[in-house]
Amino acid sequence: MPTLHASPDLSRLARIFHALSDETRLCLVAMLRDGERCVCDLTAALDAGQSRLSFHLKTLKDVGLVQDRREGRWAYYSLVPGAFDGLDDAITAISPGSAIRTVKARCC
Amino acid sequence: MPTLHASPDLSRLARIFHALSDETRLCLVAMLRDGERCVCDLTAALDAGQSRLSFHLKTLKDVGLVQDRREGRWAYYSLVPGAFDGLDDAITAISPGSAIRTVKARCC
DNA sequence: TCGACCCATCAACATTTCTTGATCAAGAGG
DNA sequence: CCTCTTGATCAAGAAATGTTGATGGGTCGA
Repeated sequence: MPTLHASPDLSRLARIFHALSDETRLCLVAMLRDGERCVCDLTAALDAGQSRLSFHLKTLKDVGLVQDRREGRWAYYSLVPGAFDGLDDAITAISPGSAIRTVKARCC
Repeated sequence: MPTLHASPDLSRLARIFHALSDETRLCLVAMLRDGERCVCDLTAALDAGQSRLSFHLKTLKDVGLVQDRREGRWAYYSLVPGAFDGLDDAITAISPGSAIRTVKARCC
């Protein structure tokens, strides 16, 4: 079982969760789940300003959840395949595991 | 396999991720994983102002990740047992699943 | 070469979130 | 009662985040 402190860093984990803490970005991730998309597709689908999506895509990219690929004048974004696996483990690590201790700690 | 749109709401998911997007709050969750703790324990362990922790605990409580129990003048906090399960599913739902479509969408 | 197009980046502003110190309510005990 | 303790809440300020419109760079077709 993965332990919390074996994870790279609480700070890194926090930054990943932050990237997922916005509804627009979750929509983006949801769309990208169907495969690679160019920015213009995403802006059309979400009816959002181009500059706004660019900002959110950068946020997702900065924490390594999505990647981009330039082709001509288009930029195609896609999910980074392994990126969510570690996240899954992290969730497991912070969940009240099956080996939950029912210790009622004495206070103060 | 859970689907993204079957999940309660993207907005709710975003709020849960937001609750986990802070290092202090992740520390709290990590500590609570060992069992129930009173606030004074947590403030001592994290060396944080009482008002600050109260704020972060409320943030976690508001999205249903932790719960509190009053006993005399103490407040004991603990993780909500099932709260992380749905989160696990949500991650799975937004991950590039095993059935990933390698569709290269035509652009624009 | 020119203009249209896609997209990143920037500056300015609005909004949200976090921190700090003060105050307040309630329980415990003298 | 009175006082001390725990912890929630509030107000004010600081900091981070998101939004919008403008600008600029690279690519493509005419």
